Amino acid sequence: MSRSEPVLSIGELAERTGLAVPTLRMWEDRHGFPRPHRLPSGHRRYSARDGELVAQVVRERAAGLSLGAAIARVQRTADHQEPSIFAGLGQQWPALAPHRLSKHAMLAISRAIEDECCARSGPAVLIGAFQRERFYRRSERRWVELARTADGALVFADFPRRRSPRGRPVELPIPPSASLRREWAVICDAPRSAACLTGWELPGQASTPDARRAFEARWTTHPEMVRSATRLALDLAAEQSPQAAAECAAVLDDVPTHQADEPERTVALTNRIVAHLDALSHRPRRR
Amino acid sequence: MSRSEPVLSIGELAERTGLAVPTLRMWEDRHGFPRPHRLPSGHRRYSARDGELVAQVVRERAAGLSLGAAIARVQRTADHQEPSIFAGLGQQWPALAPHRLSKHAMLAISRAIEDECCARSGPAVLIGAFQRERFYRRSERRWVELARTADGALVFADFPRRRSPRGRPVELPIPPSASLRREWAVICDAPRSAACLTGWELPGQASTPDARRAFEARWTTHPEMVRSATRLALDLAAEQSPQAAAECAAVLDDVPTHQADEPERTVALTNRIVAHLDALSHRPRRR
DNA sequence: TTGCTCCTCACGTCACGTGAGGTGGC
DNA sequence: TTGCTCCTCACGTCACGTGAGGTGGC
Repeated sequence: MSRSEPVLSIGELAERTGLAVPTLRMWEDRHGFPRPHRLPSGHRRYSARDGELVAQVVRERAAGLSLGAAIARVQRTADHQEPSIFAGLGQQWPALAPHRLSKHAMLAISRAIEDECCARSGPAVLIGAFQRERFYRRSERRWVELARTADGALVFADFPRRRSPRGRPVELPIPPSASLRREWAVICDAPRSAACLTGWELPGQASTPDARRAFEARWTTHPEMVRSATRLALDLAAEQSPQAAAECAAVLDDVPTHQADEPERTVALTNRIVAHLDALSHRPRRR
Repeated sequence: MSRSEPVLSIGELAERTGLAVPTLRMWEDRHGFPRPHRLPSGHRRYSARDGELVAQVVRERAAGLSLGAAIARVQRTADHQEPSIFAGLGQQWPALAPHRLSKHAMLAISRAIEDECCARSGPAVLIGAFQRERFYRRSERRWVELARTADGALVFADFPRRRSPRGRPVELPIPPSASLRREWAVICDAPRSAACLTGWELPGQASTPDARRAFEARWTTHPEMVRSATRLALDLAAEQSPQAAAECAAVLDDVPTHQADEPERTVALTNRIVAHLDALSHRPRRR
């Protein structure tokens, strides 16, 4: 997990987390968290990661934990947080259970999220993780289309080098040892179109035919959960391209997450998923 | 999960849970929990299960939950608690992770717990779950020996009928549909000798040779966790024999759980396990 | 200069537990 | 009769947040 630069003032952190400025000072006084860098003048400066951890504490408190217990728990899990969107999402939202999905189901949900993202309006950040470059190349036309209207688009895969083609998704190589290399992710963080799917292939399927490979996955349309996935992905992106990650992070300030998730939106997404599954079952294709 | 009879006065419940009497009244006033039966005079009467749930709330509070959140969580999980020692233990103690163990390891740990139990002094409750009667018959001599010095000894298996042979473990049949039928359990609840092992066979091993069957198991020497296992088992026992369960429950009042778990005790148990594993690897035997 | 941030001191509210005080049933 | 239980009312403590009030840096 990257340690992002301390750039946020206490007022900016307060706005991002929904807390009052004196409350953040009080947490620091009484619990030593969050502990910001200090300018020579004494002014506090927080990192984006501090913001994620504070948001995590807010969630734990909403679940009924005392402030001290919430901070202790978040700091404990943050210490050994895996550099994985799938795993990190599970740590931050225990209620978001993993499901076993076929490759067909993964494809159908991915396409459905992309469709919804196309149909959206307003600011958007779009992130994909493709394991292999060739998987991305097969979907590239779609993604270029999506990136045209998004304010930030990033794609992870085993690219040979980093590229930032104008008007197209930024291509970020994944180090060979990174666990992100095993992950499949599609994240659309946009107002009223938020959705994400993350998962990884279950191990021990070397001899399984491609079409029947099984994945363990989490997916959701809950705006706050999607935001967590986005932040986790941007943390990973910052290791390759701090600038691209920062640009996307700036967009997020304009995408609210506090609105309630709308059931009819999930129904619409489900309908798209069903349609894609139906199509796939008639003419199977490889990702 | 059985609904045991409401027999405890508020003073008895307070002693069992370590709470003050006015605190229990306060919980009921402000949160509607625990809600006891009432005698015509108005006096409260609680069930043993109420005691378990209150103890569970105490644990959640120790983990940092507010009283209201702790009660809500315990009531939610209690509603769909599985009639299984293994599963119930996992619900009540999330930190007690399951491990995948070979049948050899299960046997070695079981034998080690039985050894420790033999070496103990003071009051003891002893419980076994054997899946098949023939597994129990193979160990019966050991268990009769153990039961001689224990104050309560119960054994679950697919017995044709319930028996209470004098000076021997009470034999409790498991209904064919019960999930307990798949479980393996050895519980020794005694001062300074507390230990338990519970597990079940992983499904889909019909074609696996007996010696290589794999189990998913939890085991511990933590006195409070062992007590939870005992209570879960006694709840299940009460369905077959309320009297035997009540007699064992009465013994537990004399077995303290508040003492710290002693590391050297776990080391001693581990040494026994290693010795048994070593012996098993030289002359494999069936349970 | 404006708005932000620094700090300290203090208060307000709420959750939670306990204690007093008088009563009737086990 | 003794100890337990009933109930109500009230208080005490602690966790947590907020507000005032005066200051200096962005």
